[in-house]
Amino acid sequence: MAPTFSQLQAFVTVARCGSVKGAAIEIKVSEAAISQAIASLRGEFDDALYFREGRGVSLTYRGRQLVSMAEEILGIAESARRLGHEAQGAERQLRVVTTGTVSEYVMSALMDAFARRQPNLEIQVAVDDAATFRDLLRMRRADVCIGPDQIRDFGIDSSPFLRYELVVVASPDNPATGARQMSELAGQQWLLGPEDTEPSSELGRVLDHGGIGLGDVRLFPSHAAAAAAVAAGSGVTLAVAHTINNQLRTGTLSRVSVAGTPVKGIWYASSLIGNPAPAALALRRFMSTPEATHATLGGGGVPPGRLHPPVHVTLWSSISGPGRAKKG
Amino acid sequence: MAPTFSQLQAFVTVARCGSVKGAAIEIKVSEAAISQAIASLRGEFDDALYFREGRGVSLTYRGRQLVSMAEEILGIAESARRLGHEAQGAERQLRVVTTGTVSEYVMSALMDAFARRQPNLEIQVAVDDAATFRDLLRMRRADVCIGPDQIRDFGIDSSPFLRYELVVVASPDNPATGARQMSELAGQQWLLGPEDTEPSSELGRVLDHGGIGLGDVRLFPSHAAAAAAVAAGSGVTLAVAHTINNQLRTGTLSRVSVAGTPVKGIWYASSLIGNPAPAALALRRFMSTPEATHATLGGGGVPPGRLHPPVHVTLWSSISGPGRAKKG
DNA sequence: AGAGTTCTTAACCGATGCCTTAAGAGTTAG
DNA sequence: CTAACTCTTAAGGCATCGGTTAAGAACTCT
Repeated sequence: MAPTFSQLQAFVTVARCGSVKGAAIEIKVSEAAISQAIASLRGEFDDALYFREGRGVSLTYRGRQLVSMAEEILGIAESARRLGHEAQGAERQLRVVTTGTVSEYVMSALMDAFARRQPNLEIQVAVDDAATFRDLLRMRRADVCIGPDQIRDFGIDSSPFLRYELVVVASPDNPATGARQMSELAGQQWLLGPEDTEPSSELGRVLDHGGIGLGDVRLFPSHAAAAAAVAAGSGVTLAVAHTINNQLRTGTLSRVSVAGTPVKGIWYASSLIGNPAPAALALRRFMSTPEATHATLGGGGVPPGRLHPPVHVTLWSSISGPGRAKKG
Repeated sequence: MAPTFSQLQAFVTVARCGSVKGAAIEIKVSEAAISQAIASLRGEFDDALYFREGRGVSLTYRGRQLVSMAEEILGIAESARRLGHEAQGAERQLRVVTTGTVSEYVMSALMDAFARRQPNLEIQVAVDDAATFRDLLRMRRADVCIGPDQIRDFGIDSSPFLRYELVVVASPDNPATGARQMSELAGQQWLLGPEDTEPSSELGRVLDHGGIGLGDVRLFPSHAAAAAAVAAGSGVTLAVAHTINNQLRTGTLSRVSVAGTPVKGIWYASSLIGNPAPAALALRRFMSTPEATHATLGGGGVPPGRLHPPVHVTLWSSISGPGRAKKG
């Protein structure tokens, strides 16, 4: 009655290979074994999971729904298994989760500098809501989290990594530049990064506090894009100060000296105390060096090759729906 | 060898009830059955999951790790099972895959405009290499792909969506602004977006063709960030022309009129002909309207709420390692 | 210490998972 | 049309899961 891990494995392999035969070869069993495994899965859902097409098979809608869930299940199961035989693999793995803002501004430089010192490390970076960091660490789904909150919790060590300041900026042409109170920005449109309306994000909490309604907000795919749009003349944005020094210097953007700004914040790095991954300790140590700070504030890009910036998705990310579609 | 769903179920029930007996009563089996199930789980992790304490048992640290993973697995499995009995789903789903460049420049505006017309649609956007689009469509893992290549393949319909031009830009201060040949840019550093060194990406193929070595390239988390860094004075970049009109107009950036530029390209939308998702047809139709083009070229951000820009990951994305880590 | 409770282990059994080989059915390609 | 390829079904075997009962070990409480 209950599906089986090996059935799910067979199915995701078929999905990935696009053929039963390919999956059979990869798993090193007969094609019949694969076919049967999926037949019994199909019984569960009393609906076809795929159909023959060309030289292989194609997934049905139902099949695609199932495959992404199956992949998630197998992924968790795999990390659970790794948990057990911690000796192997764990040493060379490092999973870092950050907020979107940290990811955009500091992660590529930081991880490039770190990876240069730890050549054999398999580093993975993901973005999630800061509110989930505590659980991600507890559940061992992340080794290190970097975000705007100090996690005060037994068993978790959370220490300051980098100070940042948020400033309101506008185009020099924008009359709003003269504003001295938030209330004077009432008519302005706020141009923001993707997650800046989340109340747990760095900018989100400031906007909440300042009472910015969501009606006059527009989101851009990155903070850099939002800043560019502001520079083009419309609206205002909240920016991490050190990332826009050049624009301020060249007069592309102007700071709006609103009361209460700059808003100071600190990014904290957090990891488990109990038995942390060795690589987590190494990263935490590295992050406390001036070298790390320097690399991070440098603001430049990183050389290609060993580093793929972490903005690209492995799996589906939900962008619509009634609320925020949570995984699981 | 492999753990089993019912073993996991037994374990989380024990964890919840705090006793083997309680779990046995709840699941309606003998205590021995529970005990054995957990014994074989324990074999997996060769470590104790709980210990006797008082009238029942208490989880060890390892046990707590496992129980949260197990709960997550069972939760997903449960919703997968429900999926099977619900007729809904297929009709309301749309999965779009694009290149990173398309994602950054056109997707949020396009999908926002589209979602506004299709309120009940669950839209998902992901980024992948254009080379995989054909397979993603064939495998039904994507409903629509948008990228720089027309997919000429039986069963796939691929039509032009939007023309774009790539231009070389530099800071007005940069002497390279006067260059008229690629060779004159030899000493310049190229500041690029994350995936622009991939040979299958829009910019990657241009750079390959122009013979730009990878030695003088630096990557940024987004094209907008790279353009901002170029505006700050260092290096040159390739940009999609219409996205930097403002910077050109205000003199933040200058076009470098290198021979062979602007490089013209077309983004194509592709989907299956056979039995496409209904939503895929709707999107393709929408994309052929002037409205879609207008929304896309508008260049503004999108209102918050129904659209979360697709840059954030649900799961791990690999950023390091020998090559590009593909999902397993 | 002893009675009562609770967890574990052992021995056993039926059902099912998972693999094989072999044959058949459905597609593709020449 | 034929040959090659691929997926499915059938039949059979071994291993393991998931359950039982029964006995024993570990702990609590009086």
